[in-house]
Amino acid sequence: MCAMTPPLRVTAAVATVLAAFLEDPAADRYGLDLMRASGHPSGTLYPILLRLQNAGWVESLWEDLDPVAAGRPARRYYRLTPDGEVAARAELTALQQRLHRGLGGTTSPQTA
Amino acid sequence: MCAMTPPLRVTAAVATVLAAFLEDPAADRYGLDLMRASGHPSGTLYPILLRLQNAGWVESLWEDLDPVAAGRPARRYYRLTPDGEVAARAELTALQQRLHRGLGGTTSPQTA
DNA sequence: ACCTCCTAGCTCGAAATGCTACATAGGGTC
DNA sequence: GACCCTATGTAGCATTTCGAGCTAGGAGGT
Repeated sequence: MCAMTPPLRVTAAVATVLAAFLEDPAADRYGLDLMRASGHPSGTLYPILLRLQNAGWVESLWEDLDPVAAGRPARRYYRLTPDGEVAARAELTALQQRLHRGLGGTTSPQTA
Repeated sequence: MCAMTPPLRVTAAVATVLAAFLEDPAADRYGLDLMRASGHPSGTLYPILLRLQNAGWVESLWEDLDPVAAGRPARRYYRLTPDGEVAARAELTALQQRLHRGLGGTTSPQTA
């Protein structure tokens, strides 16, 4: 197995895409769907999806659909690989904990 | 004044620096200290501190110290401004909630 | 005397990342 | 034909990241 973790930088943008995937790891997602869920424009999202695929975290397959009959273009579905799901969860948890330290306990001068 | 929110991109790296500041908003932090707390190398951290200062989120002052007597160079202390503290907390909370959606419920395998 | 390591701050340049605008292509509406 | 909708993706520029280096003084080794 040797789940290699290639030099993939989990930046804020990448993290939100991973978070969208993890909302429902079993579900197939497609580009427009992920654009709405993550809030990124296509020019940000698609390069991220490419990197995610190169890293082996995500795999993709084309929808088997007749565009004429369906009245819309075929979608390309993206899905987390098993490795990708584990890695994504680990990275997001780590990032969140790093942020949590700042928002944790110590402070209080807020209404909450 | 009117706390303007200038085009400062709160990336993952910036967020971890802000989190380091918010760990103890009253404390003065210096470069090496923040490098260790945030995990970023100097070439990442100092440009971020510059941007944070330009945005008015952070202010800095030189330690008044005689380097010869103290046996170490003087430090430059950085501190969140009141505006910066509010903005930092808001941005970090927003980012965290965006990530939280993906990790909802499922996570638990942490020792802490 | 020289070399190396430590604290402390900061700059430089290449590469990675992000984002606006655009391109493609079919269907529906006016 | 002109325009919007779904749907995927590219091009080029600006910003961000990070390894490497630089300055400078003190401590300690050989």
